[in-house]
Amino acid sequence: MPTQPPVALKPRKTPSQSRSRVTVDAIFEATIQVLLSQGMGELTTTVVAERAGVSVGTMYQYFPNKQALVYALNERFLTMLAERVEATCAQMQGRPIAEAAEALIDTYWAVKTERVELTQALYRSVAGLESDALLHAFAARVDRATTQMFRQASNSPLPDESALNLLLTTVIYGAVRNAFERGLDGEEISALKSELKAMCRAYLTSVGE
Amino acid sequence: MPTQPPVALKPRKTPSQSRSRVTVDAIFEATIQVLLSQGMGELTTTVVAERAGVSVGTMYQYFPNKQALVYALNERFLTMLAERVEATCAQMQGRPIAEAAEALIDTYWAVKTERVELTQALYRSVAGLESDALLHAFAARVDRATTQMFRQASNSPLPDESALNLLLTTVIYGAVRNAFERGLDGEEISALKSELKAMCRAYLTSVGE
Amino acid sequence: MPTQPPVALKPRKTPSQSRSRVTVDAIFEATIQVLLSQGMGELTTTVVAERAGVSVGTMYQYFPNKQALVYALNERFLTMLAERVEATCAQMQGRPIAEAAEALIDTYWAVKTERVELTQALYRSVAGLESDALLHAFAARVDRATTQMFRQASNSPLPDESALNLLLTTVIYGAVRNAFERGLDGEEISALKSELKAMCRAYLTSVGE
Amino acid sequence: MPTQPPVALKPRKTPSQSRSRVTVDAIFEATIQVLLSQGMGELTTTVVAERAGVSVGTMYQYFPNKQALVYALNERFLTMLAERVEATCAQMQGRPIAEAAEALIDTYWAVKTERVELTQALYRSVAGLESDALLHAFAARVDRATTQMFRQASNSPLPDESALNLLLTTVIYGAVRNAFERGLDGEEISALKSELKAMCRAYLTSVGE
DNA sequence: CATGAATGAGAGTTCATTCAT
DNA sequence: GATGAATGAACTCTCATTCAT
Repeated sequence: MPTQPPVALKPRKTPSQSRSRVTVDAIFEATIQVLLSQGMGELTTTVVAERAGVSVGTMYQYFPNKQALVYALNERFLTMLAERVEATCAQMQGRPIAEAAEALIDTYWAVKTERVELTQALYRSVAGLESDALLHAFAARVDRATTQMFRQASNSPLPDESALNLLLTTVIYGAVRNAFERGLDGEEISALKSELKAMCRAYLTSVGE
Repeated sequence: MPTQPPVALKPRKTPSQSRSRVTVDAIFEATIQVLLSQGMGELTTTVVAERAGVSVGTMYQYFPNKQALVYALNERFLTMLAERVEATCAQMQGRPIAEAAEALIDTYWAVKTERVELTQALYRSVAGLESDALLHAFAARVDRATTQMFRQASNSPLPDESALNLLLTTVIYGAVRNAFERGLDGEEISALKSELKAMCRAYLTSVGE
Repeated sequence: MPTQPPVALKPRKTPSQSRSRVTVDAIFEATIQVLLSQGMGELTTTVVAERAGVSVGTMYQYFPNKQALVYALNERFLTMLAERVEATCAQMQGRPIAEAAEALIDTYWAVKTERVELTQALYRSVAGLESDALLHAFAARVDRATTQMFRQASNSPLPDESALNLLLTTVIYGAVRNAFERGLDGEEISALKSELKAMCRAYLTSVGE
Repeated sequence: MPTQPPVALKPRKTPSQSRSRVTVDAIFEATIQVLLSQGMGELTTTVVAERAGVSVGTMYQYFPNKQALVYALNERFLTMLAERVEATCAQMQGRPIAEAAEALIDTYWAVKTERVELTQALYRSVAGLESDALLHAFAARVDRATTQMFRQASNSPLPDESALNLLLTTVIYGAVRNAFERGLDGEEISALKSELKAMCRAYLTSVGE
């Protein structure tokens, strides 16, 4: 159970009714738009509400404050990301470990590629938040999935799978993020991706014998 | 030539006189303290000036606006980091490439370790800024140094050194950053560091033969 | 004829049907609860409606606006108070004037004692209202009763009964209110009560000879 | 030492410099004007600042929030009132007790008469505040002065002076307040004043023998 | 040059009231 | 009639920036 953030950061009510769902989605979408076109500095409640076609009051019906909105948006994104990672892990169950690692790289890379600016913007938006709890919870969830994938790989590796998992995920997440933060062109970036895979393979081969 | 940021972000004058130097340093130090103890949200000009023992007016003598202060602080840090990387590169000139990579890891790791919270705080402070220019300039400078180091290594590698440099730096910077963002304990983190080195070594071996 | 308050302050309809009666009572009760536990600042329509177990819309069926609700609550309380004073006056008809005064003190004191916090809260709630009309109407009604009581006392007093009534009521209402506004303990307060009676008696004796 | 109110209610800095003094006075005066002409409901920070000829920001330089402003205004008034009562008490030192009581009535009556609407407005303004501490501190201060005056009267009274003080002050403060809350004309009100004095005299005579 | 009181645009947030369902 | 989501005007408060002293 992650520690509660100091101010309320979760939606006031679960958006279950279809009416609410639409409204909440519109607010999320508006937030993303503003985040992309203007940045965190220009993300004001008024602007978001306007963009979403609702009143500020309505926004506050669903989010107790501005922070909570940004927090929820990040949560939504991280949940999606976690689900995709989990799907990959399920699919790669029992396959050779190098292939598993490569699949993990592909998944992360794909998410980044799909919405480069958005992931960038979200990284920035979360910087001003009390978001450690959220990020740690996400990390824990994803780690659980990948650790299990690596443990149950066909060519079971070293005794300490959790250390292996830590290394691979740290390298993969870090490298992918860093790769996209540089403004590389298509060719460079795809070359980089293959080499990253090669590096993981090389390492796994070296420890696997 | 990096695009100019929309508002002036550089100090109005080079702090050459010793009086100014002291003042500017006090302001930087105060900014760091506030950033560490309160976070970016509480970083107000009044608070910084107070902490630095100067008046707001004086602060504006040296920094045209608040952004410029944060920008300059980051610039100062990145310059220091670049210098240390350059020093490492100079020192590793002509050594085997794997050793060079390890030295790069050690340098980055050392900087992070010395001031974990500060680097974290600076990452956050820069998130709200038009700082792409700064970061790209820094990346270019550091890349120049490392590329040269790798090119002139005793066991000169592949034809495309710049691709090799890209891979190694992306992996190293990304992984180091990611490693410190998780709240790992001393043992985990030092194990991680050796494995990261091992991974680089394994890769270089695999492509070097 | 008291001046009309600027916005409608009376319930839209007399709550004659038993259904309505129950609803209105629930709303009143909820208002009192909120007033006591949270104070006037937290008395919002949403909170009251929730506490009363009805929707805001329903509340607006019975009270055209928030002011009207508070106004009506005060009116209800003042009516009750007036009725008790009138009962006392009827009962004291023809008795010696000093006894009448003492009975008046007892009645006021009793009402205050029964619901100290409520009377206090009501005083506060009425402070932000255009309530002069209400309070004057109440004063006039009560004055009518007491004046008559004093006039028809067995030992009829001075020629100017209305001046006598003014003095006695002013002193009694003022003193009782002031007494309860200080946070006195049981002993002090009951001693104060007897002395207040003694004072009235002394005065009446002095003018009655 | 009175309990601290939950939110800061005292001015941020003592207005000692003459520049500040002027500003603070302008703000107080503006607050009074708004209170008198519009009432507590219309007392907004913007309106007060405008009326005072300063910016909102300046207001917040001297008062941490709106409550604090109203609180300080009441404090200022009560301090003045306390000083006048203390002056009266000093002057009446050693005089017969009935005269002392009459002087107390005169003092209170004078203050009320001088600024009827203001005292009314202040009563209302304080109703929405966490002002118990302030009022109790004021009551204690004034009680100290009057108790001493009664104790050292030439015709020293009953053994329990503090009970006597309680009765007299409760009756006087309560009655005076109540008298002015009714909208009496000049004749009625001066007649009432003499009778109030007469009543105190009668009581003191009755217990003094 | 240094100071820091003054500024005021603009941010986040609340809540009485309405009206489509 | 009852509901409660939606509204948006209005409020309090902040803080980067200026400029008279």
